[in-house]
Amino acid sequence: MLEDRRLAVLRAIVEDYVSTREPVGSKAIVERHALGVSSATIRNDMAFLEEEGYIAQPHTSAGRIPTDFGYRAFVDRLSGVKPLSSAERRAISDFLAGAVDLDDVMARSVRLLAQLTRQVALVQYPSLVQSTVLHIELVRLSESRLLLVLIADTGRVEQRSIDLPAPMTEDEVTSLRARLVASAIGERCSDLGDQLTPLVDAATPESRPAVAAVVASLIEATADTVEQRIVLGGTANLARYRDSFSISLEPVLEALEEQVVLLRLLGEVSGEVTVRIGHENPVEDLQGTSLVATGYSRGDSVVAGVGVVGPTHMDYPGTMASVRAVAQYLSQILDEN
Amino acid sequence: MLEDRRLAVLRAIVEDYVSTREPVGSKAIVERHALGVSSATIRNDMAFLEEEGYIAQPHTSAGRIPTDFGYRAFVDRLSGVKPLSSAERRAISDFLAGAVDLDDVMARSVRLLAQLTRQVALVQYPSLVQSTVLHIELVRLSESRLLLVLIADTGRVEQRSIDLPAPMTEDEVTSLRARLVASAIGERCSDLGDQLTPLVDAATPESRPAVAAVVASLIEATADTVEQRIVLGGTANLARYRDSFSISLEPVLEALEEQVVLLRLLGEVSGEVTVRIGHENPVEDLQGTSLVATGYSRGDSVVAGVGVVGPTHMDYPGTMASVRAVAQYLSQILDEN
DNA sequence: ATTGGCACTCGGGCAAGGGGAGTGCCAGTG
DNA sequence: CACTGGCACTCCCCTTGCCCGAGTGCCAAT
Repeated sequence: MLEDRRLAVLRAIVEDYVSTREPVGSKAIVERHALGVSSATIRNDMAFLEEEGYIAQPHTSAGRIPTDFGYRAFVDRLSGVKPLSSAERRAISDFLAGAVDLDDVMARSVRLLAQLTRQVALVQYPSLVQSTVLHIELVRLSESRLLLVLIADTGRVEQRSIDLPAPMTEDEVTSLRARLVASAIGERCSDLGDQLTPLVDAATPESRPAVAAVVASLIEATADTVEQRIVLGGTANLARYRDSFSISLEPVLEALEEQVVLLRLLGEVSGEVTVRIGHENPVEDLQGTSLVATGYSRGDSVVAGVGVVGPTHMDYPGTMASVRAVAQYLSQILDEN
Repeated sequence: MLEDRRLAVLRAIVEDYVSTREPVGSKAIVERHALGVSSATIRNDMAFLEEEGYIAQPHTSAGRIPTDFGYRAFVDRLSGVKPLSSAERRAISDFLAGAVDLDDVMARSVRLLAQLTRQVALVQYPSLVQSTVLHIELVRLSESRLLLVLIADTGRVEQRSIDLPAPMTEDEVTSLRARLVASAIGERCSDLGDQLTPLVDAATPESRPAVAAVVASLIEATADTVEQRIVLGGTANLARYRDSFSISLEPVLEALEEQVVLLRLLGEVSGEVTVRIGHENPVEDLQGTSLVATGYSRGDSVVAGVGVVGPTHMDYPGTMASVRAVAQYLSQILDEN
């Protein structure tokens, strides 16, 4: 009974603080939540919660606000994932249904997620490493320049232009294309290196440098350092939380513009919804924010991440629900192709 | 002499206000600029300039700040385009040289421009309408699904997946591809409609629906309503100007997230550097900001725009120089391909 | 264990006051 | 006639002081 009530107090503080953004006092809790005890009792519980590090006081005569640790307890022990309304579900599927290509799917998703959560949304393109090759095309731009186009089963299209060490004729290009297609189609992009090196070895001495250049370019395009792409949207929502971030939002915006940083954020997603609260965050400039992220998949393997960055005092259950729903729809769309 | 000095005073006010962001008083002008007259004379000139609408007083006992009209006069009559240092020029070419494909060029440009100007940068993808077709590829995803890939000479690659009305065999796809390639390569994307309708008419009755679907998709992909893409970067720089915008920066950020808005901004660029100051701006939410934009070209035709959005009290000469320089390098890169 | 009561603390809002920056005007000067 | 120095005036803004109230911690009582 005792432990239960203290948790209930913590929940009340988190919920009230999230909705009002003002420190929560003992009296306010008694008024807004039917706990059946007096404010004095709440005060005792609050003193305990503060001692344990769940909540803190901005200054002596103010109410309490949750600490990162308090939010963590809330997320782990007090909140489920709020189910979405059917209207929301329909909005999601309607919104994503009209997409014409992968770029469009990504752009729409990020926009949708930003709208649903009113926060900054991140969506990662399906990882090439997790994709298989659907098609490879070589286009001859000039005597000694080729355009290489790689199409993956996840819908990603990568292109590279290649300066050849020596001119190639149209026939040579056609022949090389056929060999590439034969060796690569259906293979995992991450296996391309192994699959294609035999081609270089088998090439005639004259054509070998050119083949090597093309294969190198192909491998470079699928190298996991380069191939990651993340789109973000809804940065305008940050401005609404201007004073929520301890300092200013400039470093936050800056961090969010760094692809590398975003990759670190979404790097280790799984099928579950992950929450990183405040200082739990690996990126220093984002330690005043929380991240809610999960992965979406094609077939059985997680191919990329999707998530949301917002103030630590966000509506975790609602945000988690939106993120999960968008990820599910993304998986569905990917599987349809 | 008289008119000259008044212009000099205006210039002094603009320059000082841009660098200090504080209202400029008559005394400050005498101290910082060698105009050879006393502060009383400056005051008379300022009264005149205020009457004519070039400058304004935030409140009675403050210095003056330039109005939009004043900035306009400054840009038109008082400032050239500041030449870039050779270090800056080298930085630009180094930065853009490493790009591996068009996406990369766009991403690097926007980042570069944001860094150079410390403002929000916009870069538009080369317009398909202004491009010619370099290659068309059809990939058979399944019996009744095709992936259409269009490669333009500007480096743009567009993709669409197509649900066929009836299954097609691999041979049929190959044949259709050949016909498309024959009719479309080298043509302007904007002419694709005219070029390809004969193909539909010439098709056998059985294959006609499929051919029509493919052609329609191709035309849709090059329709100028859809085909425009703009990337933006450096939004973090907005936060630095937080209090520069009359109200808050939320509406500004929101406006910048709207592709449609950005298109209106960059819609009518030419080879010249264009400046829109404050209320001259067509977009209401951006009337507290200025836009500095220009076009870049492939060959002789302007294919897209590039620009910068910032506070009205920006360093116009410097910004104009950076925008122009980036546009020049973009043109150069495009011509090399 | 819970409660009502009470003294205490401290932040924020409001008013008053002074300093200072900047102006407009005017009479005086080369 | 254009320019200058001087002067009175205005008004922003910073500082100071004050009060109010919300919220707390503690304690004695149940």
